[in-house]
Amino acid sequence: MGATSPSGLELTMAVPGLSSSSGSEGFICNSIISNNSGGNMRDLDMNQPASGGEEEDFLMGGVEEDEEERGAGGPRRRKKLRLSKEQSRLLEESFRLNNTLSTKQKEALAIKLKLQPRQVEVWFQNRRARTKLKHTEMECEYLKRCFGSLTEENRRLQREVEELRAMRVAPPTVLSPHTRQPLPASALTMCPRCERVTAATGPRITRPAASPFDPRRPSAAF
DNA sequence: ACGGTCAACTTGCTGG
DNA sequence: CCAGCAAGTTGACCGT
Repeated sequence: MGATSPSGLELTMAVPGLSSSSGSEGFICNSIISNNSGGNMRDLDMNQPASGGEEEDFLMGGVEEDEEERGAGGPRRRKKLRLSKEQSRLLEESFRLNNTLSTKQKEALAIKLKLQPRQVEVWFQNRRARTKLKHTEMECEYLKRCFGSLTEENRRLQREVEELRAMRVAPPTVLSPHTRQPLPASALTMCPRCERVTAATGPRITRPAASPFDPRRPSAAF
């Protein structure tokens, strides 16, 4: 794992692609921070080749401390990579165009971003997961609001039922708008909104609007 | 100190 | 069998 890539990448981050599925062999240099002035990761873009001759110095230091931090045969701590603004921007851009990548696209993007294809793959996997989570949270909020308004509606209707029960009145007589004669009970229907008896020719029962997150909802509605 | 974020990892499943 | 994915987890880093 001491080999240097053209970009110096392998020395500054884990390369899971080379670690096989065992996972425990993919961790490498941990010590960039301690070798970097101030020890602040934010100051260092781990994926950009350092300008001038600085790159080699900082890479060499990393290898040494890696030995130190990795206990005797124990698990190695991985260093968290922070993608640069530009890398994030390009990843987001390609995600917007396509939220999955073919092998070719992945490799091309990796070269463009000076990352390992595995890192691009992981980024897309995590990005899809974040998108789904966000979507789920939005749906949860929507359903909560639905629940709130339906609860309120239910309370209101129950109050109305109680009021009507208290009044103990006979069902109202509804006249036909055409003949002005009383309609038979079978011709009557209940208005779902106000629960007042109307003629069957009255307003139709309307269903609540579909959730904007309902997968059955036509996509054109978006 | 602690919680949030997110890159990287493991595990299990599926399609080719 | 293998590659690719989703889901879940881990752990480094950061802001408060």
